[in-house]
Amino acid sequence: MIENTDLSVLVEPTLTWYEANKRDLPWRKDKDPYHIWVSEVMLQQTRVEAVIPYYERFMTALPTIEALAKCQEDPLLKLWEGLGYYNRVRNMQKAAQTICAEYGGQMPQTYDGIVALSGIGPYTAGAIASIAFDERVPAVDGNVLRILSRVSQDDSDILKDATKKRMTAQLSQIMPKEAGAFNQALMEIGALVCIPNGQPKCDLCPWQPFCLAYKNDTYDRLPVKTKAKPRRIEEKTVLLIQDGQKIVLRKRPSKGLLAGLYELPNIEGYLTEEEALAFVRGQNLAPLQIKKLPEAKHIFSHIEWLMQGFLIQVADVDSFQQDEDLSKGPQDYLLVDIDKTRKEYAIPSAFDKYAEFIALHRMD
DNA sequence: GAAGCGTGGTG
DNA sequence: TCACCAAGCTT
Repeated sequence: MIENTDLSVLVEPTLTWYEANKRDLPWRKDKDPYHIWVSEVMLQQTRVEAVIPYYERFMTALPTIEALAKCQEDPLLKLWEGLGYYNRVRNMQKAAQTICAEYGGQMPQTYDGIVALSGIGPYTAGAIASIAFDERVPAVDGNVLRILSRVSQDDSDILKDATKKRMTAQLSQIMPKEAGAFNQALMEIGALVCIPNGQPKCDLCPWQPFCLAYKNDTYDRLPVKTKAKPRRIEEKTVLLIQDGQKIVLRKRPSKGLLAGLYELPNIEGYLTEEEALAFVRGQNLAPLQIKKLPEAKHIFSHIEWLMQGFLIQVADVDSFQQDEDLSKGPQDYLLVDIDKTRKEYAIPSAFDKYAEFIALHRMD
């Protein structure tokens, strides 16, 4: 690790480079703290290109903090469907409700006030405070950690809190009055020049004269990150239970993986056809026909689902709805019109392979 | 400090 | 095909 690297020489070249090279992104049209906030939360662990259409749609549907605070959970999750890390949007709504209750609907204007809100940590608070209010605080994300570790050839593990704290402290000392532009410039250099995958574009980099990783050709070993531990594997059997008009969905629990989203009923393990039929009969339904569906795999950050599926036609799926035991059970089942399923319910992409079959195998 | 929490792109 | 990666936060 390199001590006392003087970063102050980087400030002017960085700001100059940013003014000439910054991208024209939807959330850079103004400095409305709500706009900055929503974009920053969406961008957590998520690529810019993926975020753009979600951001546009979200702002159209929920143009103000108050609208976000008052939105029902299902439509809120639908707006977030496919972005992942769904607690982000739940926490954001909680924070919006706090802002309405305690700050008159206006985002608090200091780092300390902002970081106290639900779902907002050191990075996001720094980004909002600096970009919207020009408070002189750093916003240290993965881009910033990468470019700092390279420019100073620092092999500290950037995932460790101690490393983040040290780099945050270094940046605090050189933070110019244009804090918002400077923080965004650091991230923009990381996103466009000092890229994480592949060859960094050192010829375009405003830091090249100062960069130790460039000088010593060590960029490909930096930054240092601890390896993720291997994913656990889970085997599942997914069931498409439907008659001509409706299909059985299930609302996931309010905590844990994919909390609050809707899914196709699924059971741990690989069931035989007989076991799958027994499961369906156990739900007071009369199966008429069963067909094996293709296997599928879905990779989460920490789990891998290996799935097999069955399409099961049942007689009069409405009898299912009338069974009171089902509503008392641990699982929250519901019947959904086939044509509305994917349009109105937030269903995780893990089920995409099977959701494709929902409309294709009607018996009418 | 470590684990839990999604998804899609990339070499 | 697969490991790695992307503007992290919460518990």
